[in-house]
Amino acid sequence: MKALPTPSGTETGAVTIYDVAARAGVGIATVSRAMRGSAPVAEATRARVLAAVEELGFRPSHAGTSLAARTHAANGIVFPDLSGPYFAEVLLGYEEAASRLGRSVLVLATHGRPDADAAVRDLAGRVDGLVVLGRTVPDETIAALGDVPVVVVARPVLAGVDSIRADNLTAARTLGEHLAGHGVRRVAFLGSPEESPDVAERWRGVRDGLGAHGIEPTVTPCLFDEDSGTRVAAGLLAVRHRPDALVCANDEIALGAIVAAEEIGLRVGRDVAITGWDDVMAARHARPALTTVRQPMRALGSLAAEVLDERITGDRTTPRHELLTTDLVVRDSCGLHP
Amino acid sequence: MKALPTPSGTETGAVTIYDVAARAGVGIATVSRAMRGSAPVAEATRARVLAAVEELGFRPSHAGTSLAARTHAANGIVFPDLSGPYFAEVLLGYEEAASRLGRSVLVLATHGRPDADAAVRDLAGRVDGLVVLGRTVPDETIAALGDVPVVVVARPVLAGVDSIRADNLTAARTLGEHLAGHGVRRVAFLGSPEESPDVAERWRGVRDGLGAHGIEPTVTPCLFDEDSGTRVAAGLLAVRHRPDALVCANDEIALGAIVAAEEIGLRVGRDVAITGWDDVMAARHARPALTTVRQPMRALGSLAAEVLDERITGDRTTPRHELLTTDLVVRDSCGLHP
DNA sequence: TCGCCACATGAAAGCGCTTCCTACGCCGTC
DNA sequence: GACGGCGTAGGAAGCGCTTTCATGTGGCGA
Repeated sequence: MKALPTPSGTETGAVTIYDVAARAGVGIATVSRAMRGSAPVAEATRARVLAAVEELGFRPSHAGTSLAARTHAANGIVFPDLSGPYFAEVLLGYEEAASRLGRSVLVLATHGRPDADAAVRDLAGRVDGLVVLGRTVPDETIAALGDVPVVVVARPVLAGVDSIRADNLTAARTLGEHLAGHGVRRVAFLGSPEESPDVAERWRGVRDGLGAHGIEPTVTPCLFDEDSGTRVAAGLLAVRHRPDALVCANDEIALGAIVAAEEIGLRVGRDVAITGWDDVMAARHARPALTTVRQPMRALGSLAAEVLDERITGDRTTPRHELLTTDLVVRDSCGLHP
Repeated sequence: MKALPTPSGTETGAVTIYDVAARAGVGIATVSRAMRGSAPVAEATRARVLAAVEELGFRPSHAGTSLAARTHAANGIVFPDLSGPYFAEVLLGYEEAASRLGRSVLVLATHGRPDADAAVRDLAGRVDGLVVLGRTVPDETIAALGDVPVVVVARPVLAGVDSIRADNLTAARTLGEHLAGHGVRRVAFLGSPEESPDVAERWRGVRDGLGAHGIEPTVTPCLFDEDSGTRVAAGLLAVRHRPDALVCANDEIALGAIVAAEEIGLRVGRDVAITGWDDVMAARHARPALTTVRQPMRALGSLAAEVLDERITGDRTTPRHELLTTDLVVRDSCGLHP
């Protein structure tokens, strides 16, 4: 609104490449070349052009550029949801890496909205490539994106599509065996495996790990938030032969479960073991501190950006599949240490 | 890579408005009108066009559209950083509201990078409006954005620019008075007021509230993460006449401070009061639970998107300044309740 | 001294869309 | 029966940029 924007003074709209060309006394092609370095320009001319750019405060219009150059210099990322530390961290890593690679980031949270499909397709139309997390849209939608490079994160491998995942299976097995070592007998898994491929893997791993010790866990569906954790755990713990271990699909559920256990007078880590997944900040501050599994969330995001970039630049044409390691973090909520 | 993308089969690139026009046997102008409803089109023609659109899987190119219509259908949001629950929640609210309003969201984290200025200007060139959080870029940068609508969040009011803030001052005063009621005498504020306008307000409010009871707090600079909180608090608590209350600029610092206090055998809530700000998840799970101030983070984000939209659509031309209320959440870390 | 070549540059053709302006039917009316 | 008006649709001109193609200039070798 102030007079600041256009040093030239009178202009209303933005300054275009024509203004710069006129000012520098050259053609628009030369301005373009001087700025992008796409072809040689005499040193004196380049200096003149850059001076004009500076004086006029010229910023090339992105719409014009992407139309002509058929590129967007932007990446997309699709989340099922944006709440919780997990997604924030992944986004953080992604944004950091993408902007280091000179790309803007467009975020989209499908959040269970019915038109998620259309939203993703729309997004695909304004980026050079995109990352899709977990169960946001069906495989068909991804396949139908056509020639826009896609990297899936925390989702099963899809033919021809790059993927990046954390190794849920191994850590889950280790967790199951660790719990068996604590002498638990009746184990309940809280979470909905069918809601997320990641959770399905965790469930499978835990079952394997416990199964090796003759323990057969049960699964109880549960939304991935604290309140649901409290509610579901309360129901589970209220019965006569209650479980002596609650393996939760994420930390939020586990933290909620701890509340439920304490409410009915159970000592977490003694009367009942409770474990989470993700190692969010609250996990280590809770008392008893939560036994959980740490996954490299930020690395998941930054690696996704890098893998995607290879596709966009065409540096690589064969699919790449990465499996990042996770760590079991043993604290007090799973039982007293020997 | 598969044959899925273009039902027409042979096409390599994307299908354009010309393809649709040819298929429907109309001109491109009619296709545009039929799709956007910008002018009346005979019902039969419209049906024919829409059928062609459907069959060809036509998606208008965003670059073409924004170039011709001089609009981007996208909003930007600039964060100083993306870590921590605060920003994630704000983004969540923003994305939700923006996409409800039919706009994509571009995120940018300046993260102390030296070219933040250029990055913000670049961002401004690809959106219809943007939100700037806290101390990411100087006022001049915002002013120089010219005619791109801007809404600042958690930042002092700027002439002619819409703003949305949480009421730090009132809650901070209340917090100061509450602590005074607990009988504290030596109060240290942990955080760097000069780093963030929000924090400066919190510091001012706390000082006011305590000052009313004859207590003069001191301020100790501190980065806004747990480790810094632990380190700074450890230093503060190690001296002979240690503070009996640590007022922390955010929950991360406070949680870190609790660790430091417990490490040297102090009982938080008895020997030393510790308070935070934000009410993150870990605050209520920590033991003792953290006394803190809850701010409507998600509302901050969604309101920003709405206020921005009013500017973009031109529904409003006078600045709007919103101050959202915050709540003191008293738990155990600030002292035993009478 | 003449001719050729490399280099630097400008003109112009799009990129895919929106929209103004014009043209064409068809209807109702005098 | 001819004319004006309205509803509908097409042509074409941009939007701001990149890039191809053609042109002009100077320098060099012969």
